[in-house]
This record gives sequence, C-alpha cells and structure tokens, in this order.
Amino acid sequence: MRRPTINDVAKRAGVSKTTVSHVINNTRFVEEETRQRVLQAIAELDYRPSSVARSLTTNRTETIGVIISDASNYFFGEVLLGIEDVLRPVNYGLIVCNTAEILEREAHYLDLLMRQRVDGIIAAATSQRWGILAQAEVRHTPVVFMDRSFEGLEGPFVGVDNKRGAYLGTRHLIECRHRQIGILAGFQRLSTMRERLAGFRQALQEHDIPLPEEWVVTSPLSIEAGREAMRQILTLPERPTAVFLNNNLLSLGGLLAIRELGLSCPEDISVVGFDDHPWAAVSDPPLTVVRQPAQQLGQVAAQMVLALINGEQPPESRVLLECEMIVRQSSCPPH
Amino acid sequence: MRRPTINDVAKRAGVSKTTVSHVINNTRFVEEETRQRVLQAIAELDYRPSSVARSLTTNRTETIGVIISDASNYFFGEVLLGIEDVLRPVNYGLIVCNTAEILEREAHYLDLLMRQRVDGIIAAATSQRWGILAQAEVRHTPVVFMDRSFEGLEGPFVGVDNKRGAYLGTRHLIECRHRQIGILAGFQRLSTMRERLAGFRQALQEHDIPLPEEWVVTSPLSIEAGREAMRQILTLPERPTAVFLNNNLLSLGGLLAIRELGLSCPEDISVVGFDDHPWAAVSDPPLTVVRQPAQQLGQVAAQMVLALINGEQPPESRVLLECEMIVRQSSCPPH
DNA sequence: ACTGGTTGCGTAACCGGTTGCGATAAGCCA
DNA sequence: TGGCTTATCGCAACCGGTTACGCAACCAGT
Repeated sequence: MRRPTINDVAKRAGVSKTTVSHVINNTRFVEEETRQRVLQAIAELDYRPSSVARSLTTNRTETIGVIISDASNYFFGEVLLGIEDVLRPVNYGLIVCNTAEILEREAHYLDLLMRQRVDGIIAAATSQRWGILAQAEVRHTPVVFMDRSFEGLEGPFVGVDNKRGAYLGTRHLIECRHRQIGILAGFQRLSTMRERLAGFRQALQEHDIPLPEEWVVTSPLSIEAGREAMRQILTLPERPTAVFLNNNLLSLGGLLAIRELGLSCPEDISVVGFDDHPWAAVSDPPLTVVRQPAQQLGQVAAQMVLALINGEQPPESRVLLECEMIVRQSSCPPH
Repeated sequence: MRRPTINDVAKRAGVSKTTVSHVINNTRFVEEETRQRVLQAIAELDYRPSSVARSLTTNRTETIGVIISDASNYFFGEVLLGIEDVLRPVNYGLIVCNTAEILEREAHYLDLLMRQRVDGIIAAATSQRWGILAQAEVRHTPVVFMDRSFEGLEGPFVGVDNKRGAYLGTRHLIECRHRQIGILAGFQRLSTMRERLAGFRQALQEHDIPLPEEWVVTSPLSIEAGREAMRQILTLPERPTAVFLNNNLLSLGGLLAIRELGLSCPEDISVVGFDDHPWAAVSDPPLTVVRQPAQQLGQVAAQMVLALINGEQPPESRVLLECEMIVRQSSCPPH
C-alpha cells in the first residue's frame, strides 16, 4: 500500500491540494467545515506530509548537522543534549557526525551535510585548515563553531574560557604548595588544548615557578595515550609533585598510570583535571576538576545557529563561557 | 549567489541535465570527453547534488533515525559509534533523538523521523505501547528494535542477554560467599531492567538464597535515583552484604551513597554493576561489572536496518549478544 | 439590475533531481 | 546508396509538496 500523499488527502476530502496544504500549515483561511473534512481525511489516511517534498520548495530542511569528535565522550554527550534542548521545541532534527579527529572523516561528513542541505552546522572542527569548513559557510550554510577555534576564525563561535579555566586549576595546585607541576597537554592541534596549556603556563609564570619541558607531555586524546603520557612523566629521573590533566580522557588515563605505578594520589602525586565527569566524584581519589558547562555550550551553539538560519545576526557572535573549579581530593596533599 | 543546480552544471557543460545526472551516478555510459566537461563544470561551480531533490524521486533519503534515551550515557554513546561505523561507508546520515524516557518525546521524534522520511529507524524504545512504534513499521519504515524489547514484539531486534548477564554477576557475588544480596532494580518499565532482575532472582533461587522484597528497590534511571535507592537499602534495619546494580547510572549513585554513609566497599558492602564504564576501573573501589558489548550492539542494529532497507530479510531477526564478567575489586570482601 | 468588494478556494508553475523512451548521427554491410 | 546497428545523448514526465494568481459566488449598496 502506497504511502498517502497530499493528493490522496485532497481527493478524499474533496478539495484541492492547495487547500490541504493551507490547513496543514495554517497559511490562509479555510472554512471550518472544509478544514474539518481535511483533518479527518488526514487522520483516516494517517497522512504525514513529506518533509523532503516540502524542503524542495521551501529550501529548508529543518535539520541541522553537528560535527563532533566522539559521541562516547561525556563532554560531547552533554553538548548533544544541550543542542537538542533548543532544537526540539522548534521541530528541528539533528544529524550527528563523529570525526574521531580524522580529517578525512570531517570532510566526508561535511559533504554529507551539505548534500543533505541541512539548514545549519554546529562544528567542533578537528581540522585546522579552516578552509574546509569555510566552504559550508560561504556556500549557503551557516556554521557555528563550537568548543574549538583556530586562527583566522571570524565566524560565530561558542567556546569555553579554556585559558582561564586551566589557569584556575593550576593556581589551585600552586595554592596547595606544589612547586613542581607537569601537564598532560594532549593534542596540540586543537585550540582548546593549546589554550589550556597557555593558562597553565601563565599560572606558573605568575608565581615564578619554572617548568622543565619534559614535564609537558603531548599526546593524542585517549585514555591509553593519557596513561602512557603519565607513565612517561612519572618515570622521569626528577618528577613533578603535581600534574594538570588537560581533558577527561587524559585524566582517566593519568589516574590509571598512577595506580599502576603503585603511587598514591594525592600523597605522591596530585592531579587536577580539566572537564568534569560524573564518575570523577567516586574515583580514587575523587578528582578535583575544572568543570566546563557542556550542556550550556550546546544550547548556546544551537541558539546561535537558529538565529543565523532565520537571518538574524546573533546578538554576540563570539561567546566564551566560564569554567568553574570543583575541588575534591586529588589536588592537595595532606600536610 | 544562488546555490548551483544541476541545470547550471548542464548549461556550463553544454549538455542536458540528464547527462549530468548520469555522470554523477554512473548510471549509463557517457563519452569520456563529455564526462570530463561535466566533471569540470561540477568542480568549477562547486556543485553538490541536492539529496532532498534526489530523495523525492528515488524515495530514499539515505538517512536513518535512532531513538535512544540519553546521549550522555556512555552506553548509548558507544552504541552511536557502532551505528556510525556501518553507516559511514555507505554514505548514510544519522538523526539522533533523545527521549529521556519520556513517552511524549518518543512520539514527537517518531513523527519527526517519519516526516523526514528516514529510510529506517533504530529504536531503544521507552514506550511499552508498542503500537506507537509499530506505526512506523507498518507505515513503510523498517524499524529495528535495540536494547529494549517488550511483549508481543516480533520484529527485528538486537539486544543483550540481560538475564544471563545478571545471572553471572549475581552468581559471582554468591561465589564471594554473599548470602544477603539486594538489587537496585531500576526502571521496571524497561525490559532490560526486568530481565536483569529475573537473572538476579534465578541465581538466588538456584542457590536457595531467600530474597526479602525490601532488598529489591526500583527507581528511575539516574545517578540521583540510584543514590537514593542505595541509601534506602543500606538504612534498612537488616541490610544485605551485597547489592547488584542494574545499570551504570545506578552503579555510580550506589557508590556515592555507600561513600556518604561512611561504609566501605567491599568490606561492609559489596557490589557488582551491570554495564561497564571506563571510569569503573578507577573508582573506589574498582567496580566489578557485567560488560555489555555496546558498540557491537550498534553495529548489528545498523546492519539489520540496512538489510531491511535493501529488502533483504536479515539473516537473523532476533539477535542476543553475550555479556562478559569483568571482576575488579568491589565484589569480594576480604576473608 | 448593476457594480464593487469580499469570501473561499482552485489552477498551474515551480523546486531539483531521476528515468523511460526515443532521437540523431555515425558506422557497417550488401 | 539504402537500410540496419550501435553509440551517445536529449525530451519530458514525474516525485510531493508550496504559492502567486485568479476565479466564482455571494452580499451589500444604490
């Protein structure tokens, strides 16, 4: 049995499809009795208008695409929830694309989104070559950049004040009397990681604390890489008494390494992580973190992209959200 | 500047749009030289075919929808990655819908997906009233049910052997000499939760271990609810020596409650959780869990839905994946 | 009775692709 | 040279909606 079309509805209601369209969209007056006949026909046929046909003429798909690196990362999970919060009430759909920080995948999905004619894109871009995304912007699709930035980026952007966050976290370690502090700096291609490293450095400099470069360990963003990096830092001839962990995967990896090396935290080695996580409250020890408002990030990004779609200039085109310290027990060694 | 259409390409290449279409889709022979002209025109205009126009005639959107309860739950994050693994190579997009276990939201998104004319749906349904989803099935859209089942469900389904998994986890507790075992049974509307409870009960029965009903605490699925539930069980006049935790949120909540009550795990109270989590390895204590193959779940679901879309009957229409015990340190009290 | 305005709805073009059918031209053979 | 293949491509209808026009019927006013 064929899927019912607007013609089927029109025929059954004894009107033209114009009228059916108008009652569905409330787009011009239709006599009450006629309206009822149409509604009844719709109900009887269980007719649902085809968004694809509609999109063809309206030039809107009521869909937006989001490019992230890893849906299994709690941070992005929360971001997705935030985006949905604002998309759901306006009946928009969300196409989710995971790049795993692989450039080809980003290109692949970008192409997919453009062909699907999404109305807008929210992108936590892995690519530096901002050209690849600027395509979308120039080519008729508004893009809001989220979380990650890069030089030369001028378009709408929502992020977190990474530098300030890392600065706060590091300062906290310093206040705990640490003077030898290292960092798992993560994936330096990403602006977030660079900014956090910068905030870290700034805090040390302000307190005249030297930073041996072997205490700055870069790595990909994964638990395994964090583990390796922490292992590396802890087996140095001279090792720090505290380490800043640049994201939640590195935090977890770091904790694993500490544990495997038979060290105890915070006695032997203190840590502060960037990005909170529900389980961070029950880890051993409970992890002191810099929390970023992930869900809010998604909400703001979605609001911005909707504004762009509707042709409004968003009130602010660059938004920086604040981080917040959550002190638990991994950061201050007992006196 | 207007978005280029197939007509613009045709004009620039000096051919008909028929030919353009054919070179794009490789759907009939085109002389090499003509082909090159067309390709060049496409490149020069940066033309991307409109999936929406294409979908209108082909009746395929190359998009599938997935209905889950919570994208920020690690389990579903992994499921999403699994789905994408199989969708990416075939150029399908994925629309993600979070229901938060709210029936109205499920209905809302189902309607959205049908109007968007997705080619197929993967659903971890929160609704019992399978009617609501059967709609989609009957009405021209194949649905693969995932994770959660319900009575009367006959369609394609991929899940995990929850009963067996919970049975294994519980048996493990019994082998640790526990004889007083409770359970945070979670949200009993969901088949997964019911099956896990059943497996739990079976293990106890096989060992002739009685189960006071106040040791079976149901609750919504959230950290907070798990905490409350655990608190409730632990403040009973007579409390169990071990508790089975029916999912990862309950596990985390449970650990929080244990900690807050000043009890130590596994000495005072042992636990085994259902559903593994990266942080479970560094929790205090490291959590013994029943691991479910989340990513594989997503992969299989995606394969099944693709098969249905292509009109193939999937080899098996009901797949049950096995769980695996991961013994850490929360389950066996020291002798 | 004629006119002008209003009310309620239909006609048909259009959105950007796909595809069945057929047209044109070149090549081949007798 | 005419007829028959074969190679290469175009015409136009169609997918399922939206929307600019316009039309018929009705009413009121004179």
